[in-house]
Amino acid sequence: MTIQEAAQRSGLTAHTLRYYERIGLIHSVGRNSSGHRDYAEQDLQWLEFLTKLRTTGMPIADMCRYAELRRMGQRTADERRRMLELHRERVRARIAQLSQDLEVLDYKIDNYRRGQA
Amino acid sequence: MTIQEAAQRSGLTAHTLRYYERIGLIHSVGRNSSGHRDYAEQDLQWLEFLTKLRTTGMPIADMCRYAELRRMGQRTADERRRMLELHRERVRARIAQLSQDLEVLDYKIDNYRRGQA
DNA sequence: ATTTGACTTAGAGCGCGCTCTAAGGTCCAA
DNA sequence: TTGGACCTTAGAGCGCGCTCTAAGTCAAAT
Repeated sequence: MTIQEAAQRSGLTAHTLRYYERIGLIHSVGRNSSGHRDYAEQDLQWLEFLTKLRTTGMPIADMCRYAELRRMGQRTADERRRMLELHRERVRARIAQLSQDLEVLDYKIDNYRRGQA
Repeated sequence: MTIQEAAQRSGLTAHTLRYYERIGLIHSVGRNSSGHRDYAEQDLQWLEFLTKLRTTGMPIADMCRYAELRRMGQRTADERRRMLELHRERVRARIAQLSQDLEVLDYKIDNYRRGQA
């Protein structure tokens, strides 16, 4: 799969895919006979997961660390799990905070509707 | 109230408070006889609301627009309400997305616990 | 054979939201 | 009255996460 196809399917740009590879987020993407990147299904799955980490607010540096641990194999499974658990807590906290702020928005909008803003 | 007190109470830094004033997010903060800022309770309430808009992801430019409309008085109330309603929709969508991504995290962590990651 | 266009790498540049610096003025305690 | 910790403004700088450019390679179409 070409970089353009991978971009389309992942929702990232070709620029971003090259950037992710450069910083070590994606490792060992295959090259064809002309030296062009040739993405495999596995790469797409990994990108999809990376994208979830990103959209849930994990910093790139942490994602790099996770990717590095992953490359080190099964013996780093516990550390990776702990990273995800910690991240999950942050996501939960973020959702809780947003939900709370949403109530303030509701209240504010309600006041506007009553003409008291 | 001095800028340091306002910083402490708002959770922002003095640098940020000055920056917010410079870009028009906060308007007409009082000055004492030496030219130092003197924040009022009202300013703090406004800052608290601004902070909610920020933490829920409203871009600074939009906040400036909202602040500008507010300064224009009651006749802009409808437009301000619409801004908040639009923003609320984005916050709801964000919460929904995060909740969905959270499930993927749960699944992934579960796999680690089963030793199949 | 040449043009077109997508690819490659290395590295520069950008937009956002601060964050800090420089140069100077003010306040207050010793 | 002097030192040090505040404050002021204007403007430069920074960290993050991309995003784009430059210079060159390669394959396919004309």
